[in-house]
Amino acid sequence: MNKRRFVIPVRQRILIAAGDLFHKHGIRGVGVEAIAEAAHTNKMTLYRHFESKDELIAEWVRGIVAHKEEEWKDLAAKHRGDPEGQLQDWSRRWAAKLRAMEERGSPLANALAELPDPKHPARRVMQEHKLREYKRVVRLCKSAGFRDPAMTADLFSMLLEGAHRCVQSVGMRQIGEHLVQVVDLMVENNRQRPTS
Amino acid sequence: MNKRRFVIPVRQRILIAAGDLFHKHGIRGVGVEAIAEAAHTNKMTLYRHFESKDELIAEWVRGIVAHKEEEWKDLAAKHRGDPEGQLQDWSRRWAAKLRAMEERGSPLANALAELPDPKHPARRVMQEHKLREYKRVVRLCKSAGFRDPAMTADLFSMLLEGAHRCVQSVGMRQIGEHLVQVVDLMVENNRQRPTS
DNA sequence: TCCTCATGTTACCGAGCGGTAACATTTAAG
DNA sequence: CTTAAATGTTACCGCTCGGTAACATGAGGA
Repeated sequence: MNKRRFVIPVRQRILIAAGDLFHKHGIRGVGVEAIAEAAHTNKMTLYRHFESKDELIAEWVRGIVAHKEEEWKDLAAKHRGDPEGQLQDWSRRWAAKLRAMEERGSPLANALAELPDPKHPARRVMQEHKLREYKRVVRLCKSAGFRDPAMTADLFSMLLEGAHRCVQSVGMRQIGEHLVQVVDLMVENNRQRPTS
Repeated sequence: MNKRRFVIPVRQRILIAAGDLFHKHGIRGVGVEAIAEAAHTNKMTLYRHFESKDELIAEWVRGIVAHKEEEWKDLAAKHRGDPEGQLQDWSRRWAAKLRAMEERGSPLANALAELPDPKHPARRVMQEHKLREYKRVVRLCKSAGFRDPAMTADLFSMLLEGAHRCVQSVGMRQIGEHLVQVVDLMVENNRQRPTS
């Protein structure tokens, strides 16, 4: 059916190329023609797989979100019944990824900044994902038995989201290590009894 | 010299209108024509005051940065010789501004996402400002006598930057209050002696 | 009054954008 | 080999964009 000159099917190649260019030059800074070229195909084929550029963007975002949520499941499977362990491992994984964010930050954060229209198809996807993620953290904090789980969850969220931005604006330095340290401290202090 | 039909001079009107539209619709989502119109003038006059759209963007960013740094000076004057007080007051001011960030986030963060070109005139301005701000926090943490001031400073930075993003993606909730609480806790725990 | 200078007005340019039509080519399955 | 479907190719459309030229208008200072 397909040309078999490429191992990866067209649709996927387009998504990969689009993601790459979106992240490098910004969503609005990349034209569909450039995407098609980078995917070793052409504009027409692109529009046979995606009904518009906005839909392509949305599909790209869906991919990122799906990947992230899969990682959450991995985390849950690896530390079953150990919410503290999940949070700690989570911080370590993020810290490891920080270097890649140094240049252009988080794709999702950038997409949110570049798509001001609340009715954009990609917005719903991101909004819902962030909410799920937040609720997940709240649930973890609750089942870990933290006092004031609402605050602890907010703290976790702020730390994680903030880490990207700090890395992007003032460079790596030791932010990764400090992030891990702080999360470990939080878990430690909350595991025992109230310190404050 | 000028037409006196407007109280505010043209150049300033343009900057205000541009900032408003940039923040609402994104930098790349706004054309110079729309800016001129919103400023009750026209494209030609805009280009007599700013040599290009990129320079207008840079000038807008300079304004934001200048305003922020002035606020830092206010803070220093208000809590002279009291670095903890500065940090605490800082968190309170940010918390108060969070609601305004709920819809579109921080203008500077968005600008960073929308201007991938490292050579863009506005990038230097932001980069240098973020670095100054970071060093300022480090200095405050040191003069407050915090143990491990490098880590504490990173923690402050992550919290503040992260607060914007959390508010934007999952809504206000109590993030403002939680931010203030955490900063107060940090100051309290560090003021006395090591708790962990 | 006249002169100057900032501003307004209109029209235009070249380039790039997202998106489509029509047709040619390749590929794999029967 | 034939056929149907996916892909490639080219040319095009309408629109918007950043930016400029030329000229008109207006207001204040001398």
